[in-house]
Amino acid sequence: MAVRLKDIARDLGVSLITVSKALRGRDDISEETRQRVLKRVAELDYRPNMLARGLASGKTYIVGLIVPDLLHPFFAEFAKALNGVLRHNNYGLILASSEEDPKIEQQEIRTVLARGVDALLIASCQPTLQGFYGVEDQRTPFILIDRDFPHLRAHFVGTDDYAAGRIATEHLLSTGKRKVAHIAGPDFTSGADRRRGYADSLREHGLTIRESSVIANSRVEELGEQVGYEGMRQLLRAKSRPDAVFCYNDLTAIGAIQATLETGLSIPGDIAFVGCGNVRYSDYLRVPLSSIDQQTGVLGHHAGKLTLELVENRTASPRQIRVKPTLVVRASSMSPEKARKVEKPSKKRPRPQS
Amino acid sequence: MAVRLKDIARDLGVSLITVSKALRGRDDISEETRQRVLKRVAELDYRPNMLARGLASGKTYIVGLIVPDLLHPFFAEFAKALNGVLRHNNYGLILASSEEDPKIEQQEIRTVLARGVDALLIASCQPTLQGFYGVEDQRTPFILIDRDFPHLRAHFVGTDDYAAGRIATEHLLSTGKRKVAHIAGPDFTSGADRRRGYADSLREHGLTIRESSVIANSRVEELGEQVGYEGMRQLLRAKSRPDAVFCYNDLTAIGAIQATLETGLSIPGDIAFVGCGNVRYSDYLRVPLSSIDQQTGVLGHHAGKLTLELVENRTASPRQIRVKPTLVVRASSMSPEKARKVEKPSKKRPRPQS
DNA sequence: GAAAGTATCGTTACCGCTAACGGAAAATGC
DNA sequence: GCATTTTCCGTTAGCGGTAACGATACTTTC
Repeated sequence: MAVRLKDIARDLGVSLITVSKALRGRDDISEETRQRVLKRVAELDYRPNMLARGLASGKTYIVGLIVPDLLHPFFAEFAKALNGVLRHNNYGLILASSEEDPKIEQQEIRTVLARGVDALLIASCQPTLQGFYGVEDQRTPFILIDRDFPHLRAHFVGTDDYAAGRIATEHLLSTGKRKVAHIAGPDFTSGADRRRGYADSLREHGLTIRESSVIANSRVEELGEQVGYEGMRQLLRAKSRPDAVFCYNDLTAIGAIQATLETGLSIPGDIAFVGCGNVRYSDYLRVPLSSIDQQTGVLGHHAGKLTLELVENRTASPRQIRVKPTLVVRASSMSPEKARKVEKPSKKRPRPQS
Repeated sequence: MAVRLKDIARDLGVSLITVSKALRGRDDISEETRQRVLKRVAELDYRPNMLARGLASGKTYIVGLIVPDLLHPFFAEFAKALNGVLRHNNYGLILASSEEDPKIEQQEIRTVLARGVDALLIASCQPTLQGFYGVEDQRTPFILIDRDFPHLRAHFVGTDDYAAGRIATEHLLSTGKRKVAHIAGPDFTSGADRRRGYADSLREHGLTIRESSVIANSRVEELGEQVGYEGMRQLLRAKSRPDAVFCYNDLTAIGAIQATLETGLSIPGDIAFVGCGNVRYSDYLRVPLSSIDQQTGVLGHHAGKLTLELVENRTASPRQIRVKPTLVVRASSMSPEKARKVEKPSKKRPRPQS
């Protein structure tokens, strides 16, 4: 059996509550007793039972994180960075995956709340915000991650997806391309915002957006390559072939590039590509992929900080944190001459240090 | 405030304990009262407070997972599969990362245990098993993941790394290569076993292993490409250049391939490569990478099942589960003629369905 | 030197739930 | 018909902590 407060109290001939106070740094304890307690605590390697503490105090020092897919590099990296911040502040992380299923997500939200987490972070896959009944009235603070619900006045931490769309499109236009297509993502804010950024950029350059040059998809995350592949084939069949494509994420871009190469076209000469996510392997792909880096580590860091802020002193006003993404140019959108000048491509990828 | 047992009891005019029993499916409750209870429970959307339940019963329905790096696809996929099994059995997962630091790992083990997990899964980065004092005497069952400690009589779930080494090497030899080098991994069992498998295979074929053809490394996980790159350059400088290389993991292989291509050598003609891990992007690399698939999803599944078994009825005898890896051949070790016959390479990668 | 403050430690009650046992009414045995 | 078992529900006593308030002894104040 683990050692309890009671044991230490008995050993020292003081009351249980004295030990408890000494441990929690209360000031109505003499420095001498505190030292005696701490000494014994160290000897016995005592750790307070967090269940009991949580039950009694209402604070568990656990936060919950619900993501649609742990395997996705974005969420993995986010979770890692978040966990780093939490660990340094003695908070634990309980993780749940919704598998992109709104039903499961709701279920998980309930079970995680039942565990008394101090805060809840959700990268939601709810199509509407109906599913959030039951989270709102709970007084546990919660933060939306990556995917926002505009009409839900909640805390949010995510990429500035509108900027992502603009940056990618502006870049493609800057290389002289004019017929920029878009293989779009799902209808969450992330997908919609990137698409808006894309559309606005084109419009500002006086370019019209053909209906046929935007491919809409729903499930881009799991079967990204296939979606990109099919989408690209569709674009290639069109009368007016695009000379550049902004893809919702890197996996779609990979599929799209595959489809393009199969037709014998050259990249980026005939068609240039920009993805989003900046996956670790971007440099080593058949065609090194230009990509929007979402600064996922920074995101996780911010989310962690905000979480701590919320659990410490419940901030009332909703905070919206949108991290500006950056562009990493590689061969898929770079002229060969320019590409030759770049020597250490791996250096270009900012790796987050938690 | 959330609904409590007490509230339901009051509403129904029964005692608190009756409600508790009805909910937990005890048989000393009439079917009629049980239905009344369940009805009210549904109406109020009651969820038992897991902290209180855990404190009172000693069972939290949480298991802890400690990994060296969440960002690593292996651990991400493992965690995902594990979480799937747990979720279906109403268990939660609390996640901790050791960042490949033995100190942090020990710290995390203690904090996770203090949270009263029902079981603990650890992919340890302890150099020796000294660090396990404190886990053993705890009566919380624990399972080692991926990295074993031969002298610690513990439960283990991981890849059959020896087989991985053999399969990779045998494959390279079967393509006619004779001077097979190895860029090895860290000194955990995973790295050591793959190396043994490699060595044994060569020996059985009557081939001698030159000292210089095995590159030893320590930190392969984070900076895999660099390690592979440097290691390969070392191999290329040797008097007798290898004609095949088995790399500890895919990232090292990617770096090694990079170094090889820079010297103008062809792959797999001059030098063939096999990695390990079968990352998602293997098909789309500059040179599609042959790789050992560790069946990570299956691993996570087994780990989940074993965990449930342990928390249900504490199995005494240590169980050792080693999953046989499979080989996925791609261009990096396949003759071009053969390669041309393969049409849908993405189909070859068995993706786990949790 | 009594009132008032201060430092230090303890008592009581409870957080929400469960284990273990207790007890009364109904069903059963002979 | 009475003892015995079964069925069903409740009481008591915690799990290991914390909050809030008391209760001492020791100083300080004027």
